[in-house]
Amino acid sequence: MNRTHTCNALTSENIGERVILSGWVNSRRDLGGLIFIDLRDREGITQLVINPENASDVADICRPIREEWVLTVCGIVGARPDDMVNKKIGTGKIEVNLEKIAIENKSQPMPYHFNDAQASEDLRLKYRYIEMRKTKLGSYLRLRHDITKHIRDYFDENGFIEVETPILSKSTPEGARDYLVPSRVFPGQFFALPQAPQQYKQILMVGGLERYFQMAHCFRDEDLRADRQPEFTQIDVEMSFITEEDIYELVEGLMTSIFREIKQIDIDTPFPRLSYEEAMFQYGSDKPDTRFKMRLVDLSSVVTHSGFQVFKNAIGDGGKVMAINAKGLNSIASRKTIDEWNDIAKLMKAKGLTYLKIEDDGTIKSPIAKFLTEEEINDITNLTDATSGDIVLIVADAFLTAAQALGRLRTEIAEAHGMIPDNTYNFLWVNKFPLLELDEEAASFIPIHHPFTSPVKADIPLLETNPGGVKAQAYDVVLNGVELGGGSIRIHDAELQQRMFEILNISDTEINSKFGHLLDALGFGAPPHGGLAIGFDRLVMLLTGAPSIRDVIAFPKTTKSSCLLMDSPSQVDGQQLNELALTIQQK
RNA sequence: GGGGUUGUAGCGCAACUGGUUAGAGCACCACACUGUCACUGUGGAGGUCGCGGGUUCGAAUCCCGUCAACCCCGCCA
Repeated sequence: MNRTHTCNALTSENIGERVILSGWVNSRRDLGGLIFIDLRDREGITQLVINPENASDVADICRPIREEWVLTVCGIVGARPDDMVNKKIGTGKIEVNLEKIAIENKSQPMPYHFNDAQASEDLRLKYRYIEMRKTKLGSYLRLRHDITKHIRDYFDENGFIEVETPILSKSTPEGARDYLVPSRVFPGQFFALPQAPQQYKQILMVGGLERYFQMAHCFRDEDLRADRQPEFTQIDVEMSFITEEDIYELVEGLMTSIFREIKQIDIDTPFPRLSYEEAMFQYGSDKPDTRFKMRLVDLSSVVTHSGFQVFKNAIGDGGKVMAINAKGLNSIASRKTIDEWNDIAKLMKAKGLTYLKIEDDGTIKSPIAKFLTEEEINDITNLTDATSGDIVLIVADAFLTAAQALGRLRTEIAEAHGMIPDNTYNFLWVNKFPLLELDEEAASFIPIHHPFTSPVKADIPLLETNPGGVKAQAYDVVLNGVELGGGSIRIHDAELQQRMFEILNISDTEINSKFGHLLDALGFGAPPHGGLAIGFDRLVMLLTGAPSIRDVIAFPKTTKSSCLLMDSPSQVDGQQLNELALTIQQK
């Protein structure tokens, strides 16, 4: 028997037809005489009725059937009595009176109750096939497919060519830890799985493809988070003969069309832009959530000569006194709550947090009030726009420390107190990043983005005099406080690229062995080019509202990078190790 | 590498201050039931209290270690 309809297809118009359905037993209600079975496939649910008076042989077969058994059934579509219509399902007006039934497969009792949203994630990961059969996961995977298809169409329509780049690649210094694959043919040598197809896509530009994209699988052997998996998918893009503006336009077009198609939401373009410096000053983050205000305020100028030593010293040491105004939260700012906020500030390496409460009657309460003049207090409340019922949180520290502590507090407080509007999607470009940062341990510069990022043209001479002051032609696209993706205009001049490696303190030998191929390629007529990569799993996570990217990946790994379904990683036998010339060191 | 939360029946949970035979619900098994739709009712079975050690007359409960899942810091060009 081959099915004639899905379990969501039948309506009153089919009444009287003989149909064949296949699916899983969603639930079974045996009334002794009458038996009802809800049959489910990926499209929906249809109620089956077995009446022993009409079909006693079918009823006998049905008695032992349990949840999740797999059936193919044949019967006549009938109308339900008016008062028996089930409004919860699309097929609620009809039912199928069974004439024939085939049990395709039995099932063990379910290991957990999937109606139960509380079931532990261990079980959901181990029994991933059950999870995708009955819960949101199945619909998320379908949505993920829809988005993938839409992306491929978008790039195709814009003249892009999808190229697959190797998974067995080469380990290069810098960046994340590599996953390594031993070579059998070259004992003691290794492939690395790509952290990103970065060099390949630049080389595709040298190859004259001009517009490349790929749904690229990437691997990074670093510790996990709710939004980080060891393997993940990027929408990887590279273009020749373009400027930053072309990238902005391309991504804005992609995002608006995805949101229109998938969510029926119109996103405003162009996306607002903030420089890295503005983002840090206003939000204390390089990926600010702009769905709510509570911006950072620099109080340094009004407390430079403060009697409060902590402020004075912080500024004297070249730091800043920064604040946020938690509007209207004075009433909930108990001792305990302020302690929790203080812990968050310390978590972000700040030495501590102080505050200024504006009581309902307008009086100021603050542990540091006695150190401040009336004028200083007035300046603080004016700058932070603080009025009755507000509490101003203040951190004095090195600028970046103070800003990041308040930036973190800002999002924690907003989340905890419902200050973030639902169904709002705030895109943002963050650009003008510094090119390099000083690695204190190694006492040398390391790239903020990656070593192929082009400096802003005007800053190139600064490379020789003040490398830390050079700005990069790099940009991140941020959505609701999540770093969705980022990219840059690349260096396409071999000499400049060589000089960049030298500034990064990479030895000539290493430049040759690790990057010789790239320098070669740049030397054979590399066009100016640039691109970006967008975290596809994160995008789907935000589009579904899922709390973790695990929820939008078919077979995700745990926070220790193991797979509970396959029980990987696992040991291999000695023969395999021998072939690869590997021995295992006991730790 | 570090901090935190959690771990008791197949599942989600309870078990007071360390004290009788670790409980009820869902699922499972059996029986009954012709309009249910998370069917209902009656009965039954089901436990390495994550694992190992310690304290104690006595440990699910206290202590030490360890494992696993999750969240965060570091890390993630």
